[in-house]
Amino acid sequence: MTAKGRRRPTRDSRIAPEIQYTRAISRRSPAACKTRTFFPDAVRPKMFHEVSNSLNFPEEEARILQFWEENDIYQKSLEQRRDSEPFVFFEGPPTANGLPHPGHCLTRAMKDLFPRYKTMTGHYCLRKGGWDTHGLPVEVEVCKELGIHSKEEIEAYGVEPFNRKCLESVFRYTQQWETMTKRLGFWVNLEEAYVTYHQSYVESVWWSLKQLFDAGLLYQGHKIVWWWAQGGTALSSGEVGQGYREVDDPSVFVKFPLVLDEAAKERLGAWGVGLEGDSSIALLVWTTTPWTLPSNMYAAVNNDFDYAIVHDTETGERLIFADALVPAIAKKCKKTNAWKVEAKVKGSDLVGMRYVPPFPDCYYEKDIGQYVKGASGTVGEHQAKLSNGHQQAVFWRVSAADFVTLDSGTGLVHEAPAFGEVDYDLFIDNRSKYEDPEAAPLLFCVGPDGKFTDEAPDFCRDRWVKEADKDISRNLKERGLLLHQEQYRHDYPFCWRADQDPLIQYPRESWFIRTTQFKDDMLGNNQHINWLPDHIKTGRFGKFLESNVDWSLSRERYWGTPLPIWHCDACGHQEAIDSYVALCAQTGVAGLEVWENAKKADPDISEHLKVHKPYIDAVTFDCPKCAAQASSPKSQASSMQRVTEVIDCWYDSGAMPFAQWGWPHQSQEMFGEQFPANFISEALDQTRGWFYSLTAISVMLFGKNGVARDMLPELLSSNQSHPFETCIVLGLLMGEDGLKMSKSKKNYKEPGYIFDKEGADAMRWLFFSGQAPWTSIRFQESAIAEGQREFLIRLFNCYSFFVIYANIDKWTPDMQVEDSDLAQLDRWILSELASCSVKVFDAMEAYDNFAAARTLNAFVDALSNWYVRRCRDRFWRSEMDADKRAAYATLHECLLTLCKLIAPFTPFIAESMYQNLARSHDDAALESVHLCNYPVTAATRADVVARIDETVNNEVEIVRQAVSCGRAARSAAKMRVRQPLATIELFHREAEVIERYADTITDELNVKSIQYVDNDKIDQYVHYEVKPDFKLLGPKYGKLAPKIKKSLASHPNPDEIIKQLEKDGVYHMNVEGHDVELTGDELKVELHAREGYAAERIPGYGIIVLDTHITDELRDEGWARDLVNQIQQVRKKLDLKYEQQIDLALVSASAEMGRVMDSFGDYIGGETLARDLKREPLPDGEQISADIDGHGVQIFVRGA
RNA sequence: GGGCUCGUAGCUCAGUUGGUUAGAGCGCGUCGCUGAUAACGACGAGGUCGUAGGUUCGACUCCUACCGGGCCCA
Repeated sequence: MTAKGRRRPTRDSRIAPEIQYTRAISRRSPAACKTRTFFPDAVRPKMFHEVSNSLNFPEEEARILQFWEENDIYQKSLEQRRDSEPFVFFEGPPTANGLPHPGHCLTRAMKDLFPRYKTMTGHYCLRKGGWDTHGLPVEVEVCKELGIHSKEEIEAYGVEPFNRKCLESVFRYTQQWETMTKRLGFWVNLEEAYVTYHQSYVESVWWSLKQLFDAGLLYQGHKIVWWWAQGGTALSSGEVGQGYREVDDPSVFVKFPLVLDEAAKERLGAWGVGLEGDSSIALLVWTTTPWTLPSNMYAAVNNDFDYAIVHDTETGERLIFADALVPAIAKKCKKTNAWKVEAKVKGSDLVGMRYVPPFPDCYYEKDIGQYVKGASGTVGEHQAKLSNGHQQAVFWRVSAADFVTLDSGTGLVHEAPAFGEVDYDLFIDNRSKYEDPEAAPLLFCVGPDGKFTDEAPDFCRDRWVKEADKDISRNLKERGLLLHQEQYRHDYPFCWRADQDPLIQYPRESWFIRTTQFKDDMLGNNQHINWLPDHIKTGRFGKFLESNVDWSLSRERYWGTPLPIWHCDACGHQEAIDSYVALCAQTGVAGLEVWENAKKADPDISEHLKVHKPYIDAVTFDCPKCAAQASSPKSQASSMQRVTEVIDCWYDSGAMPFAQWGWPHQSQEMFGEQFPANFISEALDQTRGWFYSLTAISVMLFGKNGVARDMLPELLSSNQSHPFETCIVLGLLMGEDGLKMSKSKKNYKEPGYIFDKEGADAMRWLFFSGQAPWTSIRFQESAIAEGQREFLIRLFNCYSFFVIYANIDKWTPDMQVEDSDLAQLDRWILSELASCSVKVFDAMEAYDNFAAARTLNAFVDALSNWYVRRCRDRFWRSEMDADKRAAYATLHECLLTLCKLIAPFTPFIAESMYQNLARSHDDAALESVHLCNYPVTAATRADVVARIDETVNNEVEIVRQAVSCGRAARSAAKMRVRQPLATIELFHREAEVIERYADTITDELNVKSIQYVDNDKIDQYVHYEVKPDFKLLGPKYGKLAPKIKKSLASHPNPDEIIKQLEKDGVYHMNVEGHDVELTGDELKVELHAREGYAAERIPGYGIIVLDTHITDELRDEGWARDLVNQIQQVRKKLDLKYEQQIDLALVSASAEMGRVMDSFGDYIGGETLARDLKREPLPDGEQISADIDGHGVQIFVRGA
């Protein structure tokens, strides 16, 4: 190597285009100025930094983290794109009061991949972090710490200290989260993360709630919750789920006698049921919760079922229940002979019929709005006007419901809507039909303590409901209303903290958002979201939107965003407030001193707490309505008091698109720039969580009917989804055993363990390359290690190979390479490189990281197992010539481009390679691979496509396939590759291609020559099979197609078919009387090797046949290669340097071996870097005894 | 109980608008290569494509029911 080639031809030759792009950035970016060198040596080496043999990924990653940090690489990557097109990403806030686990690593890896990629392709991608800090889980943690659990205990402890504990607890594991985030390589701005309890965030949420409130979209109603009566609190579904247990509950079959008014008699008459005298007819109704019978409102039927009217011939009474269940129930009641089915009707025929409730002595008195004790016979008087103008009974009516089944019971279900969620839905549905919905109140006679109230039957009063079950049954039995009673075994929830306490469903007052009014808008918005996988759109998310119910917003808890509604007890006036300042500006504001005193007592108290309970609850102001009505100015206006509830913390998270900026109170610009998001990603369980809360809030505020639409800086177009455009829904990570990850089962490895053992790149690569991101996978250490071997280690091997030899040859990237110097292999791998780059770009543009990763993997495989392997001779040659320089330049180019391609995926190894491949020699190279442009961008894609040579790619594919088949033939003939063979005979449709690559093929297959043979000659090795192409024949011949196949297959001499095809272009045959004319296209001809030859078929192309005759000459050469192999083993054992020369001696008693040494001495010496070849023992050399095909040889090796 | 989703080799996963011979990696076995060596190549064994029906000339692929895992609801 001399100084003559300093012209840097690689820079403007066609093999290094992205270096040109790189330059373009470096001019724009001042970022690369101040920097510390990556390598420990203060002086930048003009050699490549030596790559350690025993690679330790975690150690290298630690160095790189330090490098990024010390040089602010992340900041610089943002800085240099500040004026570029934004790519907006929203961080779904995790809660930091639990430890991060591998599932969080998956989410965070995915959230890192696309922003990094987009930054490299020329976008400005701000990544504002966020923390979710409110909610029940936080309270539960604190309760655990304090050893308390009921709400009474919290209040006894004090809401003020309790919430201060919550605040402390919120960031308990922040340190671990930050460490994990950083160690994984997730670049996100945590210093300026949004925090949901911060005053500015809370006030943004308040603002949005005020918009909804002022538009009449917030209202109070009942919500049926799982209620722990003894503790006086509702339980979250998660808590309820923990407490299910199998128990026996009573199952009762109760008679509800029909009210026989004129309308009823008419219906019965029409069915042919004539009631004689005073005989009765009753609905047979089923329930497993007798205690809810006093609160009965309806009996539910299924419209589509058949119901039987059964006549009891013994008692004369009649019962109505599901026809299908008559035999079973008759058997239970021992009435098989007595019961006669008198008529059958549909469930829909029964709807509207009135009955006497099971406890008619207490009934609802509309005028006073409660139950009263009354005389029987008054039922049915409670009528109200429907929207359609008709009158209808409010209670005790047959009503239709889909959830009624025939699995158990009678097909008629007792409905007490206060104590069941689906039952409550039925109530809401019924109520909505009245002109005045208030005319239909919810009946219930149980208090929040789980005991019957005064409105209940006397014998139940003040008793715990479950205890009253037996007495209720007894009472019904006494009155002749109980037909049958049994035990029913089912799963029922108990309190997870007090496992003797069964939960009950119970109605609580709650605030709702009228989301149902926006259902169609949400569905419309959903149509434009790019869901990955796409089934989420119409599947889980779409279905969820279709079954939308109003959002139950309030929580009767302590640590959360306070619901910003103030209420006047005197006149009922309500007002929503959208900021602390606005609150203070109210007339007659009072109670601010509670916060001020707290602040005085403890100056360190977080300012953010002042918008939380209990301080905010203390703030009151004058009721403007009462003030206006007050007769004299002196009379005291009543005061407005905040409602006590906090809100669902899902609302917090869904408000983040604007609340993260404190908008609209502040940051008009940031919100304008950063809305809506191009991309978000979370796991599947967020479908009804964050994905929904984002969508609902955005549609209600900014959708086409949004209440704050006018405030959007730029109105959304009608086909733009918001607040996010693309959403990758990640699968859930399972433990090693395929079950849910669980700390107690220890079925997964902690992230920290993986980081220390395999490294962050290995973990990331598994997530990106193992499967589509929405596949639920097992998190297995073995899978991580496997991906590491397959990709990272293989890539690293190519890289270290390059570094080792480039350093030996003192090759540097500025050495001259002319385009004409490039070898065929170089052109091929560079074409593959371009092809790979474009495929990766296209895949990533479509958010398909899996396809991108597979493409990268395939390229590394081609680089390692074909390019580097085929090029080894070029690198080992001792002289430096143009060809060798071309090989180095090509490999360098591949590795440098590759490290940019993989930078978003495995940022650590990419950086490590980049620093060495680019920065160690080129002072002008950008400081970090993450500051480089991606090898393909929208602007350069066409240029890169132009560098793909499909012809070359196909040719090499053909050659590799032929070689692979040749090896298969060798293997079948048990002919090891070290043994040279004289010839192969080859029939190949692309013989011309093969001929051009003949050297490669003879070398790979270790044969001396290739003989090309034509069709006729090859006949002796092969037979033919002719098969129809079903894709063409299927549509054309239909049912005849398989018969054509059969007929072709049974042809005694397929050669004739081929000959006729060659002669006439078509083949005629007769199949079951039909004339069939087949063209060449419609037939596939396949070759098969005949038995007895060392031949292998090359699918689609031809056949390869080995000449297995071995001459003495060939055998000697094979032995020589065996000797070389054995000597190399010794070199390796002695751990000699690659270029270290040796003294070599070979001693053998065999005359044949002697002949080999005579003929191939130079070859052996040359291959093993032996200075000379002696034939007697070396005194102080390493010695081994080798057996070459039965001939003993003593091998002596000594470093020279 | 409902909605969604998955079920393909011992394991982890691919499988393009339906085309008759279902693939990869790991693991296992055999053979081979190696001056990249904690690599690499070839070959082989291993499959009722969850089960049962249906549509079709033809089904891993489309439809129905069922079974099993997961998630979200109940």
